[in-house]
Amino acid sequence: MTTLVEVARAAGVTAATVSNVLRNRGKVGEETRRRVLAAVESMGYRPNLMARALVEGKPHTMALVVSSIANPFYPEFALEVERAARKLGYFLLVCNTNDDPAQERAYLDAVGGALAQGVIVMNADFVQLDALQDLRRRGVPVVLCMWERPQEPPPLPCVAVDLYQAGVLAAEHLLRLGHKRLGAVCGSEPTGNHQWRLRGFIDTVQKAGVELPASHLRYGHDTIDDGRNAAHSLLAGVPGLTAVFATNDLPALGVLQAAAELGLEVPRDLSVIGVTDIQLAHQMRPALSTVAMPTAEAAMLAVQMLQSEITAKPDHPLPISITEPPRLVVRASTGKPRG
Amino acid sequence: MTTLVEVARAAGVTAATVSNVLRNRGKVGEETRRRVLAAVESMGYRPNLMARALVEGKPHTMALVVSSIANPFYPEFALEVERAARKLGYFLLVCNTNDDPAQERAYLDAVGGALAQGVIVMNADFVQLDALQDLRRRGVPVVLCMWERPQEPPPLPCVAVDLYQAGVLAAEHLLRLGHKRLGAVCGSEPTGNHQWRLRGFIDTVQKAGVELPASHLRYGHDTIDDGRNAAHSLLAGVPGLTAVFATNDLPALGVLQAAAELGLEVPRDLSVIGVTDIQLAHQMRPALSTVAMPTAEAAMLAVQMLQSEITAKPDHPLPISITEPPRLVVRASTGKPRG
DNA sequence: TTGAAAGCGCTAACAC
DNA sequence: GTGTTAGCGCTTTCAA
Repeated sequence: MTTLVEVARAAGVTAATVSNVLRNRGKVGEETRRRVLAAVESMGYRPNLMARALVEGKPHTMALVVSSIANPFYPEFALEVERAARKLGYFLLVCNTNDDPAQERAYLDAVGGALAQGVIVMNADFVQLDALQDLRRRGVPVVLCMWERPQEPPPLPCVAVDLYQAGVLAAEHLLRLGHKRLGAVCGSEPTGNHQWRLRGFIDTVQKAGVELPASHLRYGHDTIDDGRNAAHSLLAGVPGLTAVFATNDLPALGVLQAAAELGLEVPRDLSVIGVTDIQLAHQMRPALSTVAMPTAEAAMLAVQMLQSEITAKPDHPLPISITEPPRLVVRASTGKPRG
Repeated sequence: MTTLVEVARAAGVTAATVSNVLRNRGKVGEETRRRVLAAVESMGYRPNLMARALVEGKPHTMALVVSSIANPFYPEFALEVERAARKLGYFLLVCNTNDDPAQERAYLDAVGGALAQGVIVMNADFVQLDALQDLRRRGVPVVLCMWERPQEPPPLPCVAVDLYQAGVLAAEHLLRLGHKRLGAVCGSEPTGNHQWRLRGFIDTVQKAGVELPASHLRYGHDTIDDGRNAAHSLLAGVPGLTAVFATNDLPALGVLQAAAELGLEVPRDLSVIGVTDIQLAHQMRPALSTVAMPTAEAAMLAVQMLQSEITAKPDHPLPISITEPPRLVVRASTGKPRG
């Protein structure tokens, strides 16, 4: 590997000068500058980022901790974070914990061990807020991203999306279309991650005077399969259902499949709406109506917040950024009820 | 940030001793050891991985360069690489180039600049072998993964999967079921990445005496949408088609959708088979028959190969690993032709 | 405008 | 067993 000193020697100067040339510090003679650049070029020199990080006291690296990439939303979000990080000059270390707390612990230690300058953690069902607070107390910048309830923030810097609103928007859309027999499929436990989306939906529906008893609700995991099973159970248990809200796109796609298996035509016999707007949502047929998350914005805010955390003084107040509200995207899976 | 020296001071020893304790180098008195550990614990010390990397001459980091994560296969593969890397004690830096050569260049420079010890590059349509060879010449370990044609290896260390075989297996499966009117949808240009899969299919079909003129072939991108469009064109242009091979799962899902839109029942009216076995393949309905890639194995081999490249002497012969052959996975989208 | 020197946090020889 | 020393590749005062 070519080092700075070797380049310097080749150019007949000293390491400091080469460094100055490379960082455009000015104060370098034009002639010297040319010689140095030539040497750099011909030797294929690349600065050792680790060494630079060491002396500067910071690696230009952020870490993103995701719990699983089984759900296609995570990679899509990771992509956005990567983009945002690059824009600010950071590299992104992606840490997949596979829903394994030990793995997460190991990653956080490593990151706390200065592999990255800070860490963005995807809010997921099982996030261990305690471990993250510890980390933060030890001086490692941490940002929690995609917190779903801005009104009740976590004890960490966070980027929040008001997903209660997502439930509200979905409900309003279905009610506006004239649906009165509604069901919902929740992609988490009742007290889990998706609870707010569901509450927004329930509150809005009930406020409109439409009944939505517990028997119209199903809970499961955030997967296509669970969505399909829930839909089968729902359609069997609640006669006359005309619309289903799923707290995420994956289960919504499962509902679509269940409908197809039962010979129901969407949206004529059943309207279906999800949340997130993953890529699949518009690629499937019928294309899925959904409430889109401001993914790119959340990613950008998270990266920016992490950057401020990195430079912030200790004991500054806990920051929180709130994204634009989610947005209704009407596609082909929702329509007026029959009759 | 707590450093080694601070810990040493607190424990009343010197940095070397702390280091010895932490690395379990033995030769440390039990009593001292205890004191050191206590200090480490109470001060929340974490070794600075950058410093360690610098002195050891290697970061425990590998980079994975992927061109895009629009295609769900990439994240799934990235996950496997991450797992394999972790198993060998490496962290994984994920570099998404967004199909942008400049971005790729920037990443490769950074990685060549010792952010990572080496780089695994996903074989994609547009991989720039030249740039990679340059990098390798500069001494950066590079492994190309998922090369599709072991018989014609690239000028780089690589992990190859014989995807010609994938085409063969798909063809044999369809022929065995009795199909005689076949079509194919290729997820790349005729000379693109998927050409071998298609050739395997064509060769096998023709060897069996079944005709497969160019009019039964469609080319496009590796997306659901292109698969759907190709299928519409194919089904309109070739009457009596009973089975379609898609060179990837995504276009295969598109074919499934086209069939549904045309009121065709799968597999009664049309059999569909893809390649890869992404997660969606078994989550969709009908579940997709496909030829599964040995993803986890390829990931492991790539990581292992990169590790040997890292420790290999210069000018060693170009290594190539070949995975197990792809495997036929029969699900619900293929069956006997009607009549 | 350029060079010399110190030091980032850590490890590895070697000496004590 | 433990400490001393040197140095990884780089940046950054400070002198020349």
